Amino acid sequence: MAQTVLTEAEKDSLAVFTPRQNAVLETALRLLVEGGGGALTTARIARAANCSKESLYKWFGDRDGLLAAIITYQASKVRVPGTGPLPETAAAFREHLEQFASDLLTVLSGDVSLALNRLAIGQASRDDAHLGRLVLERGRRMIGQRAGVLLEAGRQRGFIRFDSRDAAFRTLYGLVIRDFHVRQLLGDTLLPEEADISAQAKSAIDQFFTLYGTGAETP
Amino acid sequence: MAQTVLTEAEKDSLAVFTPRQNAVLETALRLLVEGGGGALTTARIARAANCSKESLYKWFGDRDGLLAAIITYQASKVRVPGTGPLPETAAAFREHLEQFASDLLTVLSGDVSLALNRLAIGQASRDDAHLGRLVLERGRRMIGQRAGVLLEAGRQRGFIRFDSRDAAFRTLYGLVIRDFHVRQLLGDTLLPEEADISAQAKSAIDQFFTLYGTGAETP
DNA sequence: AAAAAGCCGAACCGTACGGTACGGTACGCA
DNA sequence: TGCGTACCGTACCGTACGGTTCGGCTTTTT
Repeated sequence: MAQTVLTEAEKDSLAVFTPRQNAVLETALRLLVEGGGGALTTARIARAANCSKESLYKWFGDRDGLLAAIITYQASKVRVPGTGPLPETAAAFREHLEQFASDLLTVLSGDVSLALNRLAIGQASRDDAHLGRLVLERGRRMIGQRAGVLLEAGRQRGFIRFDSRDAAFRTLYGLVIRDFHVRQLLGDTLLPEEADISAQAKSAIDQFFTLYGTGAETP
Repeated sequence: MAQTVLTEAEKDSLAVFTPRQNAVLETALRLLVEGGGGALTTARIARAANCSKESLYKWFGDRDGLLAAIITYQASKVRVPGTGPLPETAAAFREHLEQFASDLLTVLSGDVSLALNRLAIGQASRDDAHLGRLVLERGRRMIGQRAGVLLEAGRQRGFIRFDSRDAAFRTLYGLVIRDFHVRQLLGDTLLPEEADISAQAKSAIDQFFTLYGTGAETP
């Protein structure tokens, strides 16, 4: 048997479930988005995915295992975008930050993200918040990773200045997201101005540079 | 029958439910905090509150009405603190803002707030997000009201400058809360530095003044 | 005092869910 | 050809929940 070398990301995205199981999880995800957490019963999943409940329990153990598998599957689908060449100019760095903010707003307001977060939050009081920790771990990894690399690159090139990268990231997150996420989780409808994600991103990055800029970023 | 004059706030806080109903709702709130949304069944509430299910349905209609009543009851308990005399000096204004930020962090990380938000978010996909809108309306009113008065006072006295009071408030909210709220909703444990609420509040207000200050607030 | 109303505790009903068991079928393999 | 394995579809079971009904007790009203 040939031993192939896989990165961790590839192991995560390919080797966790069989294709058939992935198809079932995809169907479950669609059910979740369409009907909310209440629609995610084992019988409905089995019917919609053309599989048997027996197989569900054989593959995923119990309902909690199935929910965890759904989260893991969704995380394996999302690739971190735009981690390509790091910006070398101030303008490019600002552009990267705006793109990051825009991507973050887009992802968090997506149907799938909202449905999964609602599911995990709704069950956070049971199970020692098992699903919640899973969402945080899987969702935060790519966000924090990409933001960390970006912020560090900006600092080393003198575009921004900060003491704690973690604190700088949390400020960036707050400026970008504000109460956007929680309000959408609660089902609120957005203001017209909030629907313009790129404008929101640009405004937030402007404020971020006011707080953390060195002056080298405004020509 | 003597006609007494009540303010809207007094009507909200006193005249909505009878004392007996308030006691039942208080018990339901305790059950919710202790056991999460799943523990909030009609049978359990009736048993814990020493009342009958028949009374629950007579008073609140159905389960959704009961949940809505719990949210309304909790909102009626929370009084807006510190809306007393408006600050006349820059130092007092900064102090007021820090107190507001500290109160906001304290309230949002409280057991009751987290439990109610989890409940509303978990059901946001059903009922046209009825509970979610109720939480937003009842919870946002006092926060936005207090912050709006404070920001407007600061602007009129020249301590801060902004075009849109709404945008300024959302920025303030983002700087103070960051991902604090969502992470706690998901069951995350806070970092040691995040547990120091007053330090978090002070740091956030410093950043807020950097963005919106006029220079008149730093002597 | 009698009637009415409000309420409690418990029993009850229909439904829906999580989880299991069973018969039947397609496929890989010796 | 026969056997094992994996799977599907369905039926089934126990439980729990939302909601209703009923008998009996207490308080209020007339």
